[in-house]
Amino acid sequence: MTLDTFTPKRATSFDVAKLAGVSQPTVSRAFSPDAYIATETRQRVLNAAKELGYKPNALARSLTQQSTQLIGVVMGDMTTPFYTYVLQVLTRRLQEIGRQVMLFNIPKGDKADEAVRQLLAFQVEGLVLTSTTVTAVVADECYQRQTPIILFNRFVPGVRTNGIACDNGEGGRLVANQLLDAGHQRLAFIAGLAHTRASSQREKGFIDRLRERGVEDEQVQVIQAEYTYESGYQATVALMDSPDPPDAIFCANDIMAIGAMDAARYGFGLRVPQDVSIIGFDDIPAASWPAYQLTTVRQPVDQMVEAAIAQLLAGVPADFASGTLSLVEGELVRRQSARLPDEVE
Amino acid sequence: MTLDTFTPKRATSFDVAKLAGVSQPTVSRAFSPDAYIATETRQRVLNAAKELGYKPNALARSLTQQSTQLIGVVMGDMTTPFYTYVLQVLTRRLQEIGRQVMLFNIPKGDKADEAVRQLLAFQVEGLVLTSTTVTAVVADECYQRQTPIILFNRFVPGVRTNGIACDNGEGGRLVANQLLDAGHQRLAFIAGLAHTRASSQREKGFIDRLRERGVEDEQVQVIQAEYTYESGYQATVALMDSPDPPDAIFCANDIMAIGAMDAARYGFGLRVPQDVSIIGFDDIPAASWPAYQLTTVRQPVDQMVEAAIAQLLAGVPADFASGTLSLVEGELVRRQSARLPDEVE
DNA sequence: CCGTAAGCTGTGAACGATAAAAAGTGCCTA
DNA sequence: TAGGCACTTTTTATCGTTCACAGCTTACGG
Repeated sequence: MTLDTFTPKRATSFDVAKLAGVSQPTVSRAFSPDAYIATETRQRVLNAAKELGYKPNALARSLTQQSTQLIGVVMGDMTTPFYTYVLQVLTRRLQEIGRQVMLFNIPKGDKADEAVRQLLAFQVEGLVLTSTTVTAVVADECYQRQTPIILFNRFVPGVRTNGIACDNGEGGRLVANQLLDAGHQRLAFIAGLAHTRASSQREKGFIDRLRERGVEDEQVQVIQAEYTYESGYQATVALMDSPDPPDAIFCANDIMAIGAMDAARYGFGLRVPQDVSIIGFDDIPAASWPAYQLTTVRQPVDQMVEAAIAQLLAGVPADFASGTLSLVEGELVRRQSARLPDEVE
Repeated sequence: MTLDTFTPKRATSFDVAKLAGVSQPTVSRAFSPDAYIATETRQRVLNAAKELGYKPNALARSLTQQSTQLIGVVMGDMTTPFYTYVLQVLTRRLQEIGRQVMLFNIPKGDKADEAVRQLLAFQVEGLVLTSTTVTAVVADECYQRQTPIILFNRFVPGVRTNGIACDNGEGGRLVANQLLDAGHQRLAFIAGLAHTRASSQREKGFIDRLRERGVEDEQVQVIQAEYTYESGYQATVALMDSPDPPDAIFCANDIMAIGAMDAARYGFGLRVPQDVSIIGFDDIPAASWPAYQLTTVRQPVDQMVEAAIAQLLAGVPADFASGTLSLVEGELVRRQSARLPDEVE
């Protein structure tokens, strides 16, 4: 079939109805799988539809059905490998359950408020925010419309949003154990963005466990960075230039850990892990590259996405007062960037 | 204001109209910036709207205005750093010009047909596909609805889709010149996915220039891989295990080049670039990490995105027969992974 | 031969907005 | 005092669907 006649307007169900010699709602029925319609009629309608290149208008359908199947996703940072992977898994899973994704990307550090408002206007049926948060005002707007809003890898207590996160505190404790078991004495933590809960929880778990096991405060340095390769590199330079450089560094994420390894090796000629052990968090693809072989705490992204989707589908309870945080356990992946306990013996 | 009364249905313009004591279209006017409405009335309406938590329904608006401001984006691979960056830049730019992004992610190697159909149902006003293509049938469906469809970094001649790409052939030639100028004799090319035009154009430009400058065919090896770190690593192992291993490798993208460097260094104890030069394509963030310092052909993503958006906005000409490919020039970024001409002297 | 229950299909009213046309205001001029 | 104009608002129609309901066939039992 050729497109000989130029169609200025796209075909609607009326056009199809006329061509098939039926009423317009019958066209609608032909496209709904379990509608009361004779197979012969349906076939005739579908043929007519094909001839005209007709496709039901999902917007109009959403309007009458009062359901859009749209999910809004707002990403703060999306070039970080970890979040890239999250976006991919999340998008795929949502597609599998018949949802469409509307994506927003906002500048680093910004609140998602404006993006969320725009998405609400499109009648999204749920929101997932990664590496960003919203103000209580916008969270309340979502609540009023009964639109669930889920913070992925974040959590803000007292606001009407649910959170999904890895058990960051436990992750920090695992790392502390690993480093102490390997006999490290002078430790450092490179923190991610200052205000993020994930970073401070990792730090807290790490430090708490160190203290529990008798490490003195002066044996531990903490330095602020911002989750990027460059900031990890810089922070490590600063640590190594300090009067008492550490022999083990725990970084709040893998990208910083990789920056740290490069700084140690290429900036100071150090060997990893012989001279300094480095541990990250996330387990991004580059962590397993031979150049790095990074020991890290793996975040179970698939499980976290599953949990997020479950919360989306669960909807918002009518008496939703303040959100809850669901934790998923991480796992310490031992590669070559940190000394193992037996190597110290 | 507290949410004392539980509202089962979200407020519509009727509710706001009633509360403000005006007619329903007046509410609509209050929300359109340049409508004929008394400032006092607008204020009253906006107050009422705020009280009810009213937001105009973008779906209903799209229906009457016959314009949705939606752009569909379909990504084949989105974990590759290059495409991640493309997605980020594209998303941001579209937001800046008031468009919304509907995102689809499809399994590697699949055609985007089904995704495009679903997006068309949502009345998207344009489509951008990266690392995937569509069949001619679906391209024609888009054409019939006058929906522009743009292949980013791909091109299929004879199908009604426009393409945007880096001048891959020229990129290949730049690399050939660089390697020959540095005195390399035994060359290799690690190809990306077999059927992709980008990879074969890079290969063609590379090989053509080598021949032009008198390199014999037996001096050049070509090996197939699939754009991933692992495949680049494997391909390099194969090359180095061959009877006549190359002293310079050009990889169809950066991730493979990084895999190649790791293979050369950690698999064979070779020094880069003293023992082997390695050049990539894309210029992803990791290319500039100290561990790699990869010489590569930078794809000008910002320009490419700009070109894609220009094509989206230009719309589809009524007599669109077969698409055109717009080329953007890449740039050779010289870092440390390939010998420089003067080093050979 | 008619009532009745299936089995389909058509009619009219939503859905929530915008666009165009019609209708009030108030004020000024002839 | 009527007519006209500038503003502003209401009325009516429309976008492309789906839903509830009414209505038309046909087949079958009584």
